[in-house]
Amino acid sequence: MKKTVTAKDVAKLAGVSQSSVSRVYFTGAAVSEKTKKKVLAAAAELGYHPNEFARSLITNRTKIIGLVMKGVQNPFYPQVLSQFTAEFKKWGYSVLFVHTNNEEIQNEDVETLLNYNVAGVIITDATMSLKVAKSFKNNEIPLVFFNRKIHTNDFYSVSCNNLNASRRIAEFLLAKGGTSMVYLAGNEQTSTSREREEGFTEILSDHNISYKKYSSDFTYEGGYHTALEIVKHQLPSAFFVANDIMALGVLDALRKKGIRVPEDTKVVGFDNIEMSGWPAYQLTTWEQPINQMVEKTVNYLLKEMANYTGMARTVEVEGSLIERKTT
Amino acid sequence: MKKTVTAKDVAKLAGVSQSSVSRVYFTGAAVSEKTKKKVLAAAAELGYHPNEFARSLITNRTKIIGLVMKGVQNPFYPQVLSQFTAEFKKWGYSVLFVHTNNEEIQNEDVETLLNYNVAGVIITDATMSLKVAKSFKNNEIPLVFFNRKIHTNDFYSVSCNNLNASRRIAEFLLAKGGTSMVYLAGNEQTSTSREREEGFTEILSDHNISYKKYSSDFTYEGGYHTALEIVKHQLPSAFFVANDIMALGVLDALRKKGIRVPEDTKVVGFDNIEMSGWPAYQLTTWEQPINQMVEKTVNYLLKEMANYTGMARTVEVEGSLIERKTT
DNA sequence: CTGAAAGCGCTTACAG
DNA sequence: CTGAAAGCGCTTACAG
Repeated sequence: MKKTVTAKDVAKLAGVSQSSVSRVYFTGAAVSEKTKKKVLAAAAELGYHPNEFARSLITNRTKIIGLVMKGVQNPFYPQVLSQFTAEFKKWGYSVLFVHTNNEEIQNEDVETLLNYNVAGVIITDATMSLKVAKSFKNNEIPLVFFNRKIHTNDFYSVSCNNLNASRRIAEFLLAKGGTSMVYLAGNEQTSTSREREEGFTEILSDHNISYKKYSSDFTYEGGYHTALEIVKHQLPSAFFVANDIMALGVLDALRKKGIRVPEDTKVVGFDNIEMSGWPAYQLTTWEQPINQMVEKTVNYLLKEMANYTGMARTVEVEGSLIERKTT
Repeated sequence: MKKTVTAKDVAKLAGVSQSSVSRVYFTGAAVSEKTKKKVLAAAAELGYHPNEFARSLITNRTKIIGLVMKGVQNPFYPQVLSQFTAEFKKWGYSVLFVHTNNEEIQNEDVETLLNYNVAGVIITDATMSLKVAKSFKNNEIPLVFFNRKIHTNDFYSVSCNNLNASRRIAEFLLAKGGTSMVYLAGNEQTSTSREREEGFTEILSDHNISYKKYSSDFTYEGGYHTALEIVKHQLPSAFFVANDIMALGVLDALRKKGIRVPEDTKVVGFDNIEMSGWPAYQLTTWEQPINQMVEKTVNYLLKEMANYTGMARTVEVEGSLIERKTT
């Protein structure tokens, strides 16, 4: 039998009421210094910790944020995870990590989030059906789509201004004198991949530059093998690759084929993950300002958790081009 | 006001008692098919989810595993995280992600774990003072040090057999005909780095091969800059680098200096992270069998959570050498 | 198999 | 500022 030390035990030892013990641990409650001292001494002696579950049960709110993530292989996401965790820690919130293997978040994961009555939810690179998203709305649990946009205007989303970023990438590549280009898509179901394509091809069309689209899956392997396929047929003057990890695969494929970058062709990625700056790659890319994106997400969630309104908005941050050696 | 749907609401609609509703959601309880049907229909209509907090309060056990992690930059750890999450999900456990920036787990994080009354704790690349570790013992919360050993025999730890692995790496390098070697340490406070050094240098000493030790910090940057420093003075016939991510830095530093691998010198890493197999690196390394390590950890935790004994053991798994192009 | 009731460890009006 | 008491949403003996 596990003997848990409760507020009652502490109260007994300290010679005060259980309510007073509770007040010591509840920020904002009124307790005298004297009582506080007695209670803390007794608590230290017994090794008391307020039970977060009992607390949550009575306040009907938790200090848990559900963070849903899929692509742990892409260094972008672990970084997002650690930044969220660090930021929420400042506010006393903990992160429940939900990992989906599937593209779409599974029912059992949704159950978990609902059962734990999480204070808020962040969806990163997974998708969520509108029906499921609505069930969070019904429970007044604020939800943010991070780095993904959603079709309807019913939810809050934070992402990079992909449209503008990819337009500027197209202009940048155009200025370098390209004549034929390739857009290498990630998972085409994602808004991320689609928007980056849209902005890029829009500018190219304006300038009558031919381009071809290939599809892959946002992974290194995908980038590598697709690039190998592509160069069998043609060598475009530049590749715009939907994210960095794929772009690294493209670079390695080109290197294997003896194709020099940036002399023979050019490559631009998206994300600015740490590895893109490594000497072996030196990838030109678009930096997503994770800090800002995290901050906007946390601020929204904090506000909604304090006072739920269900407010929806599509927030976009700009970011900037990081020019390195592949262009 | 948030209106939570409770078992009572469901009971009313279904025309049964609240206890019956409870029984439907508690696996193992006896309920008739008829009652179950009525309850599930009512629950679906109302959108009911059993409150995990109330449940935990009464059973005095949670389904939350605290996972403490520091080095999210090293791809080894995100992989560990996702494997643990996937494995525990099978058993109905969720993962509370605790990220420390500091080497040692901070007090507030310990508080969090204790407050949430987690069912078990996994410490990966962070350290934990014995005093703190004991407080988990006092609360009968099973604890595993993952990929780290602890000085005393009071705790369960799961790691690779670093001693044997590094001995075999030394022998392997010796067979390649090296005459002077370098061991590039990670954080020297870690058992991981120290053991890898010990096994490696033991064999070298036996064969009267000179070696030199340099210290770094288990990061890519650390490996890169330290290697640059090293080759200013000498070019050893081989580097044994305490983990892969540092070894990748070493390879990039050598490449920058025009030093050919494996012709001019050789490099061996440790972990076998995904990137080590990428064409740009093709690093020879020691594969840590994450699957086995995770499995042993989960099995132990599951057993202890069912029936706490406080059993301590140091478990080691073997792994194997992956020979690629850097040797 | 089912219901009424006690109780998990807290917070929070309510009096004083 | 403090204590006695109600109650959060469940599980679980206890009867029937």
